[in-house]
Amino acid sequence: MILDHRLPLVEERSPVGGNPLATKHTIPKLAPSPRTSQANVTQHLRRAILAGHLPPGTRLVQADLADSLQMSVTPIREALRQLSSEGLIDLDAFRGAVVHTPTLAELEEIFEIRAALMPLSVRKSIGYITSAQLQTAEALLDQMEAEPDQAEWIVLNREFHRLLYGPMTTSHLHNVLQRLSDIATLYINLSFTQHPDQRASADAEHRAILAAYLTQDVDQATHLVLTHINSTLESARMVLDPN
Amino acid sequence: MILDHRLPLVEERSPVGGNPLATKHTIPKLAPSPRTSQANVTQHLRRAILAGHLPPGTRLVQADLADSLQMSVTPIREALRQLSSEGLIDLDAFRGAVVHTPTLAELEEIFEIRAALMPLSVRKSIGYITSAQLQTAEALLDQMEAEPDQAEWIVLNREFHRLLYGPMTTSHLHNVLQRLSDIATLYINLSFTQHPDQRASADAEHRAILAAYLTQDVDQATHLVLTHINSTLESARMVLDPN
DNA sequence: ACTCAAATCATATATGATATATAATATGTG
DNA sequence: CACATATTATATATCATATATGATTTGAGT
Repeated sequence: MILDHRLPLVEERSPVGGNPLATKHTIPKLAPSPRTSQANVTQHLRRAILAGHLPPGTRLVQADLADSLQMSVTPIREALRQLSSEGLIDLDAFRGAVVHTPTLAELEEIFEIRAALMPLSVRKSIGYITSAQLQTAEALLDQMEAEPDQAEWIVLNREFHRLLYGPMTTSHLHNVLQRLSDIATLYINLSFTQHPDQRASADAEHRAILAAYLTQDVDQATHLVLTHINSTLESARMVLDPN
Repeated sequence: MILDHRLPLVEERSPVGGNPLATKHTIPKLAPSPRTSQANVTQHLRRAILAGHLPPGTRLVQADLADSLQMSVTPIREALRQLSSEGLIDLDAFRGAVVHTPTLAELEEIFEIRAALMPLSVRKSIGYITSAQLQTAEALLDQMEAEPDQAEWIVLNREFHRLLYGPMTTSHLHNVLQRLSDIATLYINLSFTQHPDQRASADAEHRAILAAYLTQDVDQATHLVLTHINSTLESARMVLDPN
């Protein structure tokens, strides 16, 4: 059995529990929860992979997944296709799916791309983020610092960064950055396990970034985000290429 | 019937006919042609969409596709999932697939991202491109200028730009740029149909870019690529928002 | 007889086809 | 507007086929 977790696959709407201030005046975001099995499996597997429950190299056998998730292989296959397109798994014809193992060269390229896009991202988001979103982000940081479980921390971390992408839920820039960040996350688990102190530095960097967003200081925010990214890459280098 | 084209879906290995110089001393690249129906359909549909044979808004009905392509819906569905992930089609649950129609705002964002990544791309590719590849690229330009069919020109254009991405066949940077470029191509067809003179300017810009690559002038190449991208966006603005 | 490579075979798994059922959406009709 | 109908996607189940992988056997050369 690959996954211990039982159904339901459909999870809570908002990983943060929602912002009370926001929900007072707006409709509660209208169920972003997937309505198809395929979407459920995709989300479920993506989270399991990012959280480290399915570490790189894990084989994902269609029949086994269908068995543990109590459904037919059809939605499983389509979920795997989707995750493959996101770069989280490697899908070889007639050989099956394996959770992707990023190489150091790959990580370096990903961080180069992210670094090139970050100034754009900060510039396009910092002026449009609502104070409600920033409050949610701050609550997330509180939650993260108190979170004992590393897997859960990673989920919250993803949500924090997603918030900083701004109010545009659908944006190619956001999409690209999210995907690249997700692939990098494949490795973060390993890194954090070997160097637990990294989490504390990340927490501190998040605070600083949030502060820059609050004052809408684009240059400062950009600079902090870049160093944040860079420190992650540096720790990756230390683990993967300890010379 | 959606597609006039009959099988075989499996197409020629190299769209350019290969480089005789390269094949003399190396193994002929070992069949990159897809071996599964799903991969065949994906490639087939992607080309049909990019070439403009399936213009934006076209509905892609699974049963019809299965019928015209002489296969079951299973590989069709997975191909659609893949293309949806690439942003070429919109896939709504229980509603089906439609060839994506990019908005002007979307195109502007895509070109912003491409512009941000182009310096990186040029820098990482210009020093590593082989002279054989550049010769192939030049042959492509000859072919493009002589090509009467716009759809075919677009295929060749894609191949030309792919060549300039360098020898790294698998690279996240290349992948991201290719995807964004493909989405933009959805619109290029329309633009070219309304303003046929654009093709000539594009041809000229391609020549200049290639020249800069030949002399390995990074700054010049970057500058030319950016203006090339920008002229495409400008024409998009003229067609979509003719004020 | 021994070693190593090639061929063979069995198994696991993905891929593809088909049939059927259900659910959601779109469309037409009253 | 309500309702029935048609269309289509989604999901399940079952099966046949194709491919990859590993174990086993075979066989040639030493």
